[in-house]
Amino acid sequence: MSADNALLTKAMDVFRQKLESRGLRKTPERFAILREIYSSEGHLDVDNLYEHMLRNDYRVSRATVYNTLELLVEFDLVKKQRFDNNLTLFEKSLGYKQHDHVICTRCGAVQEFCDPRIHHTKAMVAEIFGYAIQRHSLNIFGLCPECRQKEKASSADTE
Amino acid sequence: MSADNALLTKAMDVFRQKLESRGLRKTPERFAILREIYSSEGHLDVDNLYEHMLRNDYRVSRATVYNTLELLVEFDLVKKQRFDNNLTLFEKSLGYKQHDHVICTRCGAVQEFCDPRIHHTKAMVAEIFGYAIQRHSLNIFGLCPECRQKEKASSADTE
DNA sequence: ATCCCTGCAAAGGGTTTGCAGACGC
DNA sequence: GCGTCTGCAAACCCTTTGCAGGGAT
Repeated sequence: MSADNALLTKAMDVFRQKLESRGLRKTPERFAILREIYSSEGHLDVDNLYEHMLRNDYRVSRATVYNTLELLVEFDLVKKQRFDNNLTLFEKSLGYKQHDHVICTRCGAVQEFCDPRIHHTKAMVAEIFGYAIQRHSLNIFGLCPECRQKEKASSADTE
Repeated sequence: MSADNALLTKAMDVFRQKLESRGLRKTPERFAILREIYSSEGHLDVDNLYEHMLRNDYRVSRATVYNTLELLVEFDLVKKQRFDNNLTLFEKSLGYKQHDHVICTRCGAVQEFCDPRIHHTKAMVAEIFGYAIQRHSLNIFGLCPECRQKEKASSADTE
């Protein structure tokens, strides 16, 4: 927990700096949203975030949530992820090394992994197409171990 | 063009078979939508598709377009792609080898590339997490050569 | 005191749904 | 003829926008 608090503190410092350098206001709502994200594990959608805040500590409007998230993504404090399910998810990104996602198409579970090979692919693309690469998004879809079991069980039922 | 027609013919055969095996109806609308997709190059969104069909040959409702696309994706005749820009795109997939996408974040251009390394990554994930991998989606974002030039030019302007 | 930011509620855009009539089987 | 599919329009959901009041600077 203390490590997380340190991370949150650092994130707040960065946020403060970036806001200042852009001449934007340091409002309590903005920091409350940052805190909420850095106190959560894993991925949040806008609704989760909004509800958590309602329950826990702060009342903000959805408009402000959207507005702030946009800033946080721009400042590289939060990553925006769009999987397949029409859902947009956010996760804290400060201090986290780059990673990609494995998603279970049955239960929606999300896990993270890291494969350095992707860098070679990006370098290759940069070379071949002359792109200035900015970032990538790699998602692998499949059935998690638990859901594989369930699939097996239910297909056995129908036989 | 004749190669494309052959592809379309094959796609229609597959579609016919799959529909039959599932006890679904072979309606003219469904085949018209398949034809439209296989007659287009690159990526289409639902609106493009709908407008093309209006102009070219067939009047279908949007509901039917959505309904049919869902089937086509399920039957592996069409691939659904979701990049970052809130847009869902579709492309024909029969006879096309697996490929991924490079997207220009400035002009929206999309190019395709193929890197076998991704298979190793998928195998690794399957092994480590015990997933039964179904598919993946890899998108690389950056500036295309033309937009790199323009960026340079416009930043020179402001100096 | 300024004017940027927030909250609210309404608008927007893409997708889904419910129902009646049409048509593949 | 039966039961599914289509078309239409309304409903939906998430996100954005416009405006007036409030708070950071």
